[in-house]
Amino acid sequence: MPARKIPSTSALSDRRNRAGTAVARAQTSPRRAEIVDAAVRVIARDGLSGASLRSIAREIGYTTGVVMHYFKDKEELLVAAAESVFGPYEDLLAEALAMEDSFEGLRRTCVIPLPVTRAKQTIPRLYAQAIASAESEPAFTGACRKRYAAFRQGLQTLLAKGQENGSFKADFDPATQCDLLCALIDGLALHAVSEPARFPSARIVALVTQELEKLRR
Amino acid sequence: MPARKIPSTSALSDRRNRAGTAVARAQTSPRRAEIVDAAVRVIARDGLSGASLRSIAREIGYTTGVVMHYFKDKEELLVAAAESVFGPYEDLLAEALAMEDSFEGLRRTCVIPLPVTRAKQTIPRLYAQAIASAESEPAFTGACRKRYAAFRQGLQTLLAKGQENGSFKADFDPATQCDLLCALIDGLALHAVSEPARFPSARIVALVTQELEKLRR
DNA sequence: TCAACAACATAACAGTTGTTATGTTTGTAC
DNA sequence: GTACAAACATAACAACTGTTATGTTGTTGA
Repeated sequence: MPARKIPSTSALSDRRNRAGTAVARAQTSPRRAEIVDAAVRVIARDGLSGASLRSIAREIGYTTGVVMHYFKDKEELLVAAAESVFGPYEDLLAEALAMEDSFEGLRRTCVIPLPVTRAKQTIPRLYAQAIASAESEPAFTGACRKRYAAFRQGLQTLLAKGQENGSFKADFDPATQCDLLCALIDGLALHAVSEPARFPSARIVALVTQELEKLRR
Repeated sequence: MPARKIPSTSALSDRRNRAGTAVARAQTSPRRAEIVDAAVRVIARDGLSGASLRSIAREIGYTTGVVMHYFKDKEELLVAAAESVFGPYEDLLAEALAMEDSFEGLRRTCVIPLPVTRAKQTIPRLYAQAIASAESEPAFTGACRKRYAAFRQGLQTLLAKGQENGSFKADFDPATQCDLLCALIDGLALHAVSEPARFPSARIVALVTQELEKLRR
């Protein structure tokens, strides 16, 4: 007998979803969030190929019935999982973008995607699944890409702003340098999760910081 | 009535495989190579999740019977596919390592993994599948990693050698710089296959070359 | 000529997958 | 108290997976 959830106000019970055929589940619900968290854990641990509806449900002691109750299909769950991982870091990004010290803002921005803690390994792990499953799970990949594009856009404006206020050297193109930095950060993050022994968090941060120093005036 | 293969000398027909239970198939055979090529194509196009024995066999108009005739299981086929993709570039690597012009050797080495042609997109595509399926297909991932380690090792000795003969600056650590370059190259290669429009081959090469120039004395 | 074997096809197996349909239980509004 | 809907479980579906077993057919070696 699993603990049942109190429907509380049930204010959203009469909403219709975009397709218009089935009732929409509450987009925010403790149980729904629990399922999304379980999906993220399973994907990060076993990869997308190990993330079946049954294994995700088993992760929190439920069955596929619950999952299909809160999500109309697996695609919707995967997209929710991607957004739950990448979403929270948009606040950090906005915070870093608003800093007056351009270099410190740049440094904080570049550290965001790095797996400097065990928990943050989730980011590059999900990202690796996303780029590998572009054909089989386009919605999941699209959700990850969308969030990543925001990061890259922020990085580029940060580089341009730093050049304008004289914090950075003027001998580089912001767009070009942004792509270089993104490639470096992504590559390092992926290497760090596949060879954690060679890339302790202190070293990852040091490597990136060392590269950023070269942009300083 | 499919064209049958002439067994030619059949010199290897009495060899036993490592397990010792079943007869070993000819490790080199036109049909076997055909199957490996088909596997590579399917993996690069549809990802590992789309690469079933049936879809690989269908790629060349055969059935799973042929595949199981030449490979004892799927794992063996995937490893053969990985080696068939990364293996040929070890000659290029050795060639670049033996050059007298250290910078040109470094440049050629760094270009090896880049998807500068449509055919070379296979490399980062396979690589992406490898890092994403470390848990579900460890043998495939291991084969890719092994080849990649050789590339990185070559790059590092190339950097050290260039420093010794005065071609490169002396203000960097070869091991550190090697990891930085590998991360940059991998990141760029992965970005290039997922956003080909933003990364035409000329630009990828320019970006990498630009970074290499900074190491020059 | 004939036995053996390589090179395939075919069929079936047990397991897993996403999805649907159909429960059963529980809390709540009236 | 009773109707109703939310929150689950259960079971079944068709499709797909890797693997095995059993063909069939052609070629070769003696």
